[in-house]
Amino acid sequence: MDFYQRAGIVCRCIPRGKVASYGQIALLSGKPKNARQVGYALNRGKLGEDVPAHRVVNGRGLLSGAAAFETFDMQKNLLEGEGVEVFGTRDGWQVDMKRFGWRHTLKDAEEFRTLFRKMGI
DNA sequence: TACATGACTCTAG
DNA sequence: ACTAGAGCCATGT
Repeated sequence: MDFYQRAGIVCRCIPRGKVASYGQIALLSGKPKNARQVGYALNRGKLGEDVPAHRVVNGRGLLSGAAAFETFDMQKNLLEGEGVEVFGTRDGWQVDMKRFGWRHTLKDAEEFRTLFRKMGI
């Protein structure tokens, strides 16, 4: 399914020092309801080797259970390494989406659509 | 074909 | 602000 191909491209556009949610990636990839599939794809490495998987978190800013990364605090370390503050909560490691969430513009969304159309995916 | 699973999200109370 | 519960959909068995 080329949804994964599109999702891979979107993920690679998340700026260093910012994070995006699964739903946001799904939206920009043209399938707003496929947030779960984005998680599935990242977990299985279906989006490619070079995708910054650590920059994808859930809508509330919670890091994944870390189960998919090599070590428990891998995702946290990678994020802190690029300046993202991570704090602990009852539910796990979390980032403040207000401060570190990637705010894509309508224009960004439009550019993705035209790019995908041009690529035929 | 049928049913369970899950790096999710939205809504109602 | 918080929490269940429902909705969601590609995959795997």
